[in-house]
Amino acid sequence: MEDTLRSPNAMLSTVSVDCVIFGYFENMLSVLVRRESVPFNNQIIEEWKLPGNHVLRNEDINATAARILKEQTGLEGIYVKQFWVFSDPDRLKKRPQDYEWVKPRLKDDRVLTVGFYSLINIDSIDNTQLIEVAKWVNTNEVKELMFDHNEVFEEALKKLRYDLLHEPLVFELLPEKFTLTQMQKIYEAIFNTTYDKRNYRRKINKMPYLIPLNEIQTGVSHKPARLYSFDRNVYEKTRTERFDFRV
Amino acid sequence: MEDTLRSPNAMLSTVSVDCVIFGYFENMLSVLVRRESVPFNNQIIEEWKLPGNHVLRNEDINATAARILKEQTGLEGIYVKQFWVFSDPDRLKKRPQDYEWVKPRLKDDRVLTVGFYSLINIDSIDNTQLIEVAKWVNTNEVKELMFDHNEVFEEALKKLRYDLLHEPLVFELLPEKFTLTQMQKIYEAIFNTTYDKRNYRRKINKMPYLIPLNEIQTGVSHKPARLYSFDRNVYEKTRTERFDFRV
DNA sequence: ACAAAAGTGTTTTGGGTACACCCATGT
DNA sequence: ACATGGGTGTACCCAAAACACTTTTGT
Repeated sequence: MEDTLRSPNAMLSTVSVDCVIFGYFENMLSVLVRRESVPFNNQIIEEWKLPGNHVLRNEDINATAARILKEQTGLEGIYVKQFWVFSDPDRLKKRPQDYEWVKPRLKDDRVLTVGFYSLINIDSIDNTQLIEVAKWVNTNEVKELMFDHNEVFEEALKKLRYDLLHEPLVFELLPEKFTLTQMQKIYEAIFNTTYDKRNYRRKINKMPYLIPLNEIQTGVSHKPARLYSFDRNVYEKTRTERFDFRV
Repeated sequence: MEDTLRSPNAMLSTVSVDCVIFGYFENMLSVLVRRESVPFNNQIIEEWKLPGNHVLRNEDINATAARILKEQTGLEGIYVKQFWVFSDPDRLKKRPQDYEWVKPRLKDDRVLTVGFYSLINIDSIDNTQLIEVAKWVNTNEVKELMFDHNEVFEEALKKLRYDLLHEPLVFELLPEKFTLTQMQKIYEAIFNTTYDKRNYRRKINKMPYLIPLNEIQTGVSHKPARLYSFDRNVYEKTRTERFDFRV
């Protein structure tokens, strides 16, 4: 038993990772939730939670998050970032139905969880094979989730908004080649606002790592837009202490 | 044994908290480190580390951090904030001497640690009874620490600088009543820069939660400065989404 | 009187914001 | 020809930054 607990693939019983997986498509920011069947009051009720899992003995928490992403979406190489630890000793016991569900799955009822958010780009979503029990929910329409997962989700959204203004995260949500309007609409969706096109582009033009390509959109029934790409090398070289992605 | 492991005060063997305790005095930002005697190559060598401890079964991680603060400094009610989880499976084994020291103290050699930083104000430092094995080190003169503690410290400093520009953290380092020059010098020390006094004060004057008192400095051999205090209620009421403490 | 830090205004520059029209393409 | 989104310039306002002297106190 001791040997099993210490094997490289053993789960750490008191530490888990929960993932808030964001995807942007159809001009909306969505989050991935999965359905669980919960026995409660002699019935089976349907509940929703964020995907999560325990940390394995031989992996760091980024690897745990990547593993969860792979399980839920089939995708690899997705951007993941830890944002907060949730450690209330009673976080699994707030609602009796949650605890009924979780009890048989746990070695220990004290579990700290590290919240991660991750960003899936439009191209990847096209190819995503979601597992059957998962679905995308608009971030403005998230219902009650199990455990403290509403709090985890809200904190993730706050952190995402914060980080979007200070790091080149928006490119994780965009395809390799994108138009400036696509980029603008992501900010508008995530911050629930609108920007003036001319002012937005003036700001964009100051970003030397945004490379205009000699390519234009195809298949649109209006003037085709120029495509751009993000050059991470230029970004790394030109970034400054107080860099700011506000738009 | 099982019963002991599950008792409310049992330690969670795979989760710890490490604290980067910042104090500002003598115009310098310092960090608290503690000395450990490490048996290595048949000698006892002296090493330094950040104060830390395991999370107890019945406490959340903020309580763990507060407990560590109390142990090291005797102080309670100090500002603490989690900033990052360090989860490399080999983080305790990078140097053999570290592992020699830690091995007899652990139930499990896989320990994730949640990094916290905390801020101690000038008044508190006057009253602090540091434990004998602890000392303050200027943040520009931190030597090699045990485990991954240099990385923990560097990340804490980055996060502190970031947060100082976006939250009213500077007041955690100041006494209840302070002068504008005291406040300015903290920013100058932490960001290794200088500010123009007039521009600095113009910015300060736009902060309605900075309350000028009808009191002045005493015991100084020059024109005494006016004292100010921070009104958290006014701050909470007037803060905006994009609030900015940049100075 | 001198030393030491407190306190105070003006000018210039650049960025933020508000605002309206023509262009290129597909149908 | 029409519908659709692409793409562009100007004027105003405010914030940031550069810059120097007078005031008040203790010694």
